Amino acid sequence: MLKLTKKADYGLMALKYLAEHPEKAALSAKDVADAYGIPAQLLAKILQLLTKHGLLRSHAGMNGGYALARDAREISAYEVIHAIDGPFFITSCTKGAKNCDLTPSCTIKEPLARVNDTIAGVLKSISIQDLAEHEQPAHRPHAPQGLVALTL
Amino acid sequence: MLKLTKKADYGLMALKYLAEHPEKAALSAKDVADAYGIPAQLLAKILQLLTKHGLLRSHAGMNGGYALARDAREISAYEVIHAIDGPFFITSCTKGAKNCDLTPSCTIKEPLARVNDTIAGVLKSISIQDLAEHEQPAHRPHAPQGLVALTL
DNA sequence: GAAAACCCGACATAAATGGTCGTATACTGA
DNA sequence: TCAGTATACGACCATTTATGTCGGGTTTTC
Repeated sequence: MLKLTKKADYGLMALKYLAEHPEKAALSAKDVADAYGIPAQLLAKILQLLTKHGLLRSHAGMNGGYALARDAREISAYEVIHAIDGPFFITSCTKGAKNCDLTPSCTIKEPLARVNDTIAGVLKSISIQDLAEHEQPAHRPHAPQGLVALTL
Repeated sequence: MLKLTKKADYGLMALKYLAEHPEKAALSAKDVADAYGIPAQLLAKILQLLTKHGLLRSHAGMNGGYALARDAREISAYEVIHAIDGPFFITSCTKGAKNCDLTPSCTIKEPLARVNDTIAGVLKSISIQDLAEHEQPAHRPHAPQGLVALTL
């Protein structure tokens, strides 16, 4: 159904939350989980994943927790999703692997691979910062920096 | 993981196959299934779904089978996927339903809804015809008719 | 050294997906 | 009119994937 997993959702929400509280040096997994009513242990694992992928910095001990490893503007939704759910492909069989077993099936994949690239491009153009300031008006005033053109 | 289900894949493949054989008045589910090595009964159900949604026309009896209800150019990948997998949303909680239960969660969904629209737009711009003529060179000669511009 | 945190693998449960079976119904042509 | 071909549809099962939990271990601070 082409939807994000809850884990990815949680991850994005957590990063957004961190971006919204820059005054705190670090927030614990529990803090964030409580703020959103997310299962704490599950979120913990997700944050650990994000840490391993270099999107977060962790610190143990009292008053420890997690903080963004980079500026919120420099972390894309794509990175988050990729870190949590792994590489995604819109088609089940993509070149690279030895899928599409015997049958000469999937003559479909080629055009859809471009769709895939497009989606990836869009997600890369969205930063955590964008998520944090979600009250922005529908019309962007200055420049279409996030503009993506695709010809398929 | 943001990927198409096999059913949707099968559906697209089948429509593509039908588009490639306009000389036949109709092809049976079995014909298509055999051509690609897809489980016949499963494909049958998929084609029935597509028929119910008006993308195919079916005909029982000998020499019966399925045929495109419209020109291959007039059927979008979006319609196919939508018919098979139902409406998709990139976020688990989307406005409309009473999701996002109690918690004030998902402040995420608003920006991602635009991603969703983008993806839908791209899929709508791809026709079965496009899939059928997948041997097209990478560079489109005349005009960017399938161009989609998005500013997020 | 106790408390607060992160770290991590194993497990349990739940839901979606993929696929099968059986049967009913519709159409065709000999 | 009957046999064969095909769609239509619902129920069911198997497998995988997603979600969530548990328990023990390590780091850091006070």
